[in-house]
Order: sequence, then structure tokens, then C-alpha cells
Amino acid sequence: MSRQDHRPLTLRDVSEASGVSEMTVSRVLRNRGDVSDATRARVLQAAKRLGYVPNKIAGALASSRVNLVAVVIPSLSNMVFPEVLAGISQALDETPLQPVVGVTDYSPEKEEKVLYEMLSWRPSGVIVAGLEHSDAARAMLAASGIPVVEIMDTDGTPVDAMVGISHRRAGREMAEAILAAGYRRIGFMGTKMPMDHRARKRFEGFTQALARGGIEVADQEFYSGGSALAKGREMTAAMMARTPDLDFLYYSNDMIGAGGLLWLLEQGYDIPGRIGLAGFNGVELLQGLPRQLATMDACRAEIGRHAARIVMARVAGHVVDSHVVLKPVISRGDTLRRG
Amino acid sequence: MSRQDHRPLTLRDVSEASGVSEMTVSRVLRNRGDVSDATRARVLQAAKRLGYVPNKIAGALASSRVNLVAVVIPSLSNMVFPEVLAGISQALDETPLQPVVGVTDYSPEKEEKVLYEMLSWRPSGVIVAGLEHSDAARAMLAASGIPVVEIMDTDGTPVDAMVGISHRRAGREMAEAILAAGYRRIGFMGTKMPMDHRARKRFEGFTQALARGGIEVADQEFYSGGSALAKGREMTAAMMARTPDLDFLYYSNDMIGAGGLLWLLEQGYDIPGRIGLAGFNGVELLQGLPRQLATMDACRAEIGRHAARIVMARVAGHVVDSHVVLKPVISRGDTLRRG
DNA sequence: CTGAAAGCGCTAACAA
DNA sequence: TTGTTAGCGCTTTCAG
Repeated sequence: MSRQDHRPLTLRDVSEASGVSEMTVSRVLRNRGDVSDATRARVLQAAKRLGYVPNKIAGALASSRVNLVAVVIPSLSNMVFPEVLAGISQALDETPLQPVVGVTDYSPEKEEKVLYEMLSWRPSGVIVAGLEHSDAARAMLAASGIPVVEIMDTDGTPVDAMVGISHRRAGREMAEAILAAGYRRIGFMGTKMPMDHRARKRFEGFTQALARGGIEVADQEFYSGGSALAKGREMTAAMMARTPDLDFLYYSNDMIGAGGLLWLLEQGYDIPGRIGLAGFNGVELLQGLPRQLATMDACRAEIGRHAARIVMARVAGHVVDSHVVLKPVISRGDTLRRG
Repeated sequence: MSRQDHRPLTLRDVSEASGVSEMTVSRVLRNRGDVSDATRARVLQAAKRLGYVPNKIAGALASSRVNLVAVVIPSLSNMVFPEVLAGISQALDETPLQPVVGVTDYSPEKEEKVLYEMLSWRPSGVIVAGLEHSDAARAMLAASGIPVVEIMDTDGTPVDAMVGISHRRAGREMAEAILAAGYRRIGFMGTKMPMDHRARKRFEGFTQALARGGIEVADQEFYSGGSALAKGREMTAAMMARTPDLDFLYYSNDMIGAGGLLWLLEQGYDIPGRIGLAGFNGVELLQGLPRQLATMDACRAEIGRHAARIVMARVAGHVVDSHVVLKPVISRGDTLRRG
């Protein structure tokens, strides 16, 4: 308790305590350049004894190297994004790079602010969800001079690199599978679109493919906020009351799909005979449901890993393929009849 | 496209472009000190035209002020922690302070590393989940000279400040409610304890209170990894097969509780007559279940908000109560008989 | 209201 | 293998 622990320790303190120059202390602490074992030991011991923690702010300024990767996502409560994040972290582990997360709450204005904040720390790269950004945000990204990877969606033109799936295609393929299975009276439930471009694109692809089969969505409903599981129940109940002859329900995410599934089972519906169901994302949660909901894996972890690898490669000065379109696969579960 | 956009812009660029000294440009950009409207306008215009983004690294070094709050939590996939985080963000909004998240995966070693990393950015404060840390971690926190708030648990001694609930007490109260409701053959399911101190403490409080009522846990099982919902199903099925006369199941979290609930309903168990259930956390998900699971709110968002406020107050130099024990309340839902 | 000078704590580059 | 000298881009401080 003798230290007036208010001035944080500096390299100089370690230097004085060990009788080694600041420069050499710095070398030891970063494992850079050749340092004799004797000196190294003395430095390490002094640093540990004092409890020295290097100041990365100063280090970053001096070296103009900031080993951070900005990750900008709409939400943390959606499960989907933490999984992407896990993929990123995993790929970045064993690398000096570290992810730093910013959340936009699906708001373009907030996204712009968050990007500005993050870029002002001069990160080594940016990974951002989606292809839709304000003009200012796109300009900032383009001008940043660092690798920018837009993830999760590939229906559009990226500022720089992109990794994801085509949600339009995902919607289309699900529609085709549903039609092939013989369903014809189809209802749709999802989030209010303006907020969620990927859900919108899935819906567009979906209706487009239905139209090609001469079918229109027979009923639809959109929600925002609240417990997704509960919303799924409520919307499903309301929709079945309103349009009792529906024979299929397509949900824009698995969570509301799970809610709908639970409600329908309670009501004694024959699934997938009387009515079929499908969601989207392939969330782990589904594995605990009484029936396996049909869904489509959004390749979340893989997208994260891939995006991180692109940043890593670019930082290392490599040239890499920067337009990666993953192909999600339908899993029919127990709620979508075999074609 | 004329700019060789490889050297990031500096204050000097804005200064030259606007014909105003760097110092004054800096003042304008930070809204500090008096600047004439004319100059301000010229500076702002130049900055915007160039697309200047300030360098916070340099700013932080010069001012030795870093408006970051390090938030260290075990996991992002647990739902509980994103909610705490939301509380923190909410309280920090409208403040210059910004949260930066680090994840430990419930590993003390990783926690130590993450803390070290974060402290090396010289944040204005630290919020860390739990009271259990390695000696080195505690030492680092104590020596950091910044406000440290340990959250979510109050059964122990904090390095500095703490905000949370007593999990021992939470377990105890649930046990008392269960006994009061007349249940006697009680099973417990939860995560493997060494990883999760809070779950352990709840279990300790629980068994202790049962013992006081002359009762022992009749069966118990612990899991790790996998989909919690699925685990809840599996464990419940296994336990009911093993110990069919159980009349109550206490789950260490709502997710496995929900899995158990779904399974029991499918099997046609009379709930809460034949068997009662309770979980822990009060997660929003429960609202979509066919029955409302009895649970106990862990006050997540409030803990986050409170912790953030303590940091804010301390940063502002105020003295505040730094041992805050919240009192969670049992919600009986549909799965715990009225006493 | 505006500007000039002197660092913040560290590392690149060079010298010894 | 080790030390010395200049900054990194900004803000603090003090002078106009």
C-alpha cells in the first residue's frame, strides 16, 4: 500500500526499477528484437512486481497500429448476432486482432454514429452487418482506408468486401420447397420490414417465387418488439382465426415460428398434414422443441469466421476473394412435408 | 477521388483547409471554449468537406481521458448478459462514456487476460460480472485506480463497488416457497457448478433451506454445453425415469426449465398438481410458453443501470453508496402451487 | 477569441 | 544486444 496509486505506472517506472532503458523494457514487454535472457528476466520481474500494465493508447499512437476490429451489428438480443460474433472471435483468437462491438438497434442514424465513434479509434478493419447504410456512413467506410467487410447479406453492392447469403434467394428456395410439397394457402409472419432489410429481402424472394407458381400470400402480419415467442403465438392465433384455411405458415425467424408451433400443437393441429410451418435461421433453440421446425441455416458462425479471415488477410497485405456468397440449405424438420 | 486516401486526415489538414489554427479547430470540434460563429462555421465546413474523423487515440493520450467503460462478462449467448449490457448502455447513453465488452467464457484465465487487455486501454471504469476472480485479476483491479463495479452477485467481498442480488438468498427463498406450497420430493437440475458461481450459490442456499425444513434434494443432475432447452428436456426425462416420485423440479435457469416444462406437458403431467416447477432469471422467453414457469427475476437490466450509474458518479468525483443489494421477487407463474 | 509551445507514453529508426 | 533521438496527433497551458 505504499504506492500513491493514483498516477498509473509507465514504462519509465519499470525502466528505473529494473535499471534497463525504456526502449529495452518496451522490447521485452512486446517480445520484439533480441534481448539477453538476463535483462529480459530483470525487466519481467520488475514489471510484475510493480504490477505494470502497458498503455495501449500510447503504444497505438506511436506505432500507428491499432489491433482492433470494429464489429457493428443491429442487436445483441437477437441470438443471431452473438453467434456471428462468436465466429469472429474464434477466428481472431490466436491473432493480435481483437473485436470491439457496436450496436445500432437497427437505426441508420445510430449506425452512422457508432461507425464514426469506432473509426475514430482507427481500428485495423471493420465488419458491419448489412449492405444498407446512410450515404454518410458509406462515405466514411470508403474513406477509412481500412478493410471493410459487410456481412450477412449479399443482395447489393458492398463498399469493399462482403460475406453472407442471398436472402432473396433464401426466400425463393423456401417458397419453392413449400409449393413442391403441395401447400397452396400460405400465410406469412415477420418483423416490420423497414427495420430489417434481410427479412424484407427474404419476403420479396418468397412472394416472387410464389407468384411464379401462380400463388399469392393468403395472409400476412408484421410485428415489432416484445417476446418473439409470445408474438409468434399471438400472431398465429390471430391469423388462424382470420384465415382458417391456411395450410402453411412461413415465419421470418425461428423464434416466432417456435411460438406458432407451440400454439398449433396445443390446438391439436396435425403438423405437417393439416398445416406446415417453416422459420428461418436454424437457431439452436429449435432442438428443444417438441417438433423440429423446418428452417434454413443462415450460416452465422461461418459468416463471422470468414469475415474475420478476410480482415486478417487484408491486414497482412494479402489479396483475397472479397465477395463470398454462402449457400444455406433447407432443413425440413418435422413441419414441412416431403415433396 | 483525388485524395490519395492512404494517410488518414489530421487536425492539421482541417487547419490548413480552413485557415484556422489547429488549436481552434480542436476547440470547435470538441465544443470547448469560446469560438466565434464565423470561425466555427468555416472549420465545421472544412472538416465535413474533407470527411475528417478525429483520432481518439491521440486525443486520449493528450488528455489522459478515455471515455470507455470496460464491461467483462462470461458469455453473450446466455441472454442474461446482453440484458445487463442493455441496462449499462441505456444508462451510459447521453453520457460521453461508452461501454466496451469483453467475454471470458466462464474461464478465470481468460478473464484475467481480458481484464489486462481492457485495462491497458486505460478505461474510465470497469464493470465485471461476479465476485470470484484470480488473485492476479483482483490485484490488477485494485491497482487500476479506476472505479470497479462487480455485478450480479453480492455473496462475497468486492474489490471496490458491487451491485447485484444474493444468489444464496434467492435459492433459499425459492426453497421456502416450494416447501410452503407442500412439495416434498424435490429434484434439482443445473449447470456444472465450477463454472458458474452464481448457480452454485443458489444451489447452496436452496439445499440449506431445504435442510432446515428437514428435506434433502431427492435427485440432481448437472449439464454443460448444448442447447439449454434440449438439455432441459433430456435431463427431465432422465430424472423422472430415475426418480418417478419427484413432485417438484428446481432448474438453475429458465431455459432448461422451459425444456422440462415442454416435456412434462407432452407427457401429460398435471402441473402444478402432480409436479411443480421453477426456474431462475425471469427471461422474456417464458412469456411465449404454454404455461408460465415459476421463476425469480434476476434484476438484470436494473443491475446494469445501477452499475453504470455508480461508474458515472465516481468518474464525476462523487461519493456514492457502492454496495447495492437488490431484492428479487418470486413470480409463481402457473407451475408453483399457491402456498 | 485565437495561437504557440510543450508534452501525453510509447515505438520506429538509427547509432553505439 | 542496448541506448538515443524523434516524433505519433492531439490537448493543456499560457500568452496574446
